[in-house]
Amino acid sequence: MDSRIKERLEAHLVAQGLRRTKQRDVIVEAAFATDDHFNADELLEKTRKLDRTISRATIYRTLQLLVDCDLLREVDLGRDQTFYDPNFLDKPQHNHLICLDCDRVVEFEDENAALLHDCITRRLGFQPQMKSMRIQAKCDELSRTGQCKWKAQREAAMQA
Amino acid sequence: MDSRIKERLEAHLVAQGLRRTKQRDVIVEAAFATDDHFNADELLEKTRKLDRTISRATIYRTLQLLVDCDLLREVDLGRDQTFYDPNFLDKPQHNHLICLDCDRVVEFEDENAALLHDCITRRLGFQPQMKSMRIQAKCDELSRTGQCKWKAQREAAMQA
DNA sequence: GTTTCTGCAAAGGTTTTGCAACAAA
DNA sequence: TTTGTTGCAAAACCTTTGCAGAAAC
Repeated sequence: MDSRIKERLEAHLVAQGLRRTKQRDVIVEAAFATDDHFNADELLEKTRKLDRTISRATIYRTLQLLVDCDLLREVDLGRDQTFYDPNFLDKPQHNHLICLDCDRVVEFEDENAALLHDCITRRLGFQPQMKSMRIQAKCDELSRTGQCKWKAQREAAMQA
Repeated sequence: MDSRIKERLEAHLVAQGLRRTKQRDVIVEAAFATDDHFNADELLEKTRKLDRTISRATIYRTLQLLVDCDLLREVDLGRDQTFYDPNFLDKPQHNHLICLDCDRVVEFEDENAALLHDCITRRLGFQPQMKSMRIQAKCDELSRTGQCKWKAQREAAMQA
């Protein structure tokens, strides 16, 4: 895992007079093990594979902590739950494309998007802050062939 | 109110074998009375000023109906509830800028944004669908003067 | 008359919180 | 020791749903 993660967390804990606990360590371990987005429930499952005693309440409290020190960002993937994105440390300006057919989420960075963002924001009389562009789209694959392997995969996973 | 609203609703009702009721009429009246965004609770309040007997369940069911015929769109304003935007009939491609200081929401249309959207989507191998760009920003006003009249207004309203 | 719609109340799902025991500093 | 943290269970919150009566067609 990227050493900047623990460093930034540690700095935040010290600055706020908070404590390092084994639960927080384990949750961070689970959250940043892959670059996948996750919701609270998924993080609870991942975390319990490392330590079965972690409670759901601690998951929610730690998620808030990680958002506070900007290690995680809440992202709206157009579903009903809050999802968290662990990749802003590496790609601070990235955006999301979401497929309406198969729910795939593709991250992308784009210089023009960033420029345009700034430009629009200033024109409206604001100061640019976090950038967040979300594109909704449809699979080429599904439109062409009537099938999308991701959708099929996802549905297979739901069965299991 | 724009006559296209009732026309589109009527067409949808007929096409789907649904019925026109006085509740639906009143809710539409309230929803499109201004161009403000609203959540379910706010719509219930607005509606009850016209007819105190409308139930919360009917609000939710009618919101779904209006989304189905594309008179309303759900928008994510970065808060915990679902908000609805009644302005897509007039500005089908508009986007939102949200102020992190005062929660103001500014709508904007931008040709370059639309083009860039299409371009990025195709490059990633998808087909453009709904466009939705959300910019988060901070008030010039607050940064310059330490005060923002909208924030003050909002807080005054909370008190009352 | 038939079918849809409404209001009510209860249930659903996610997230937050009060509290007593526990653990870090 | 002091203060922050945890797990549990209950609560809070928004939204959906089953049902019997009412309304639209």
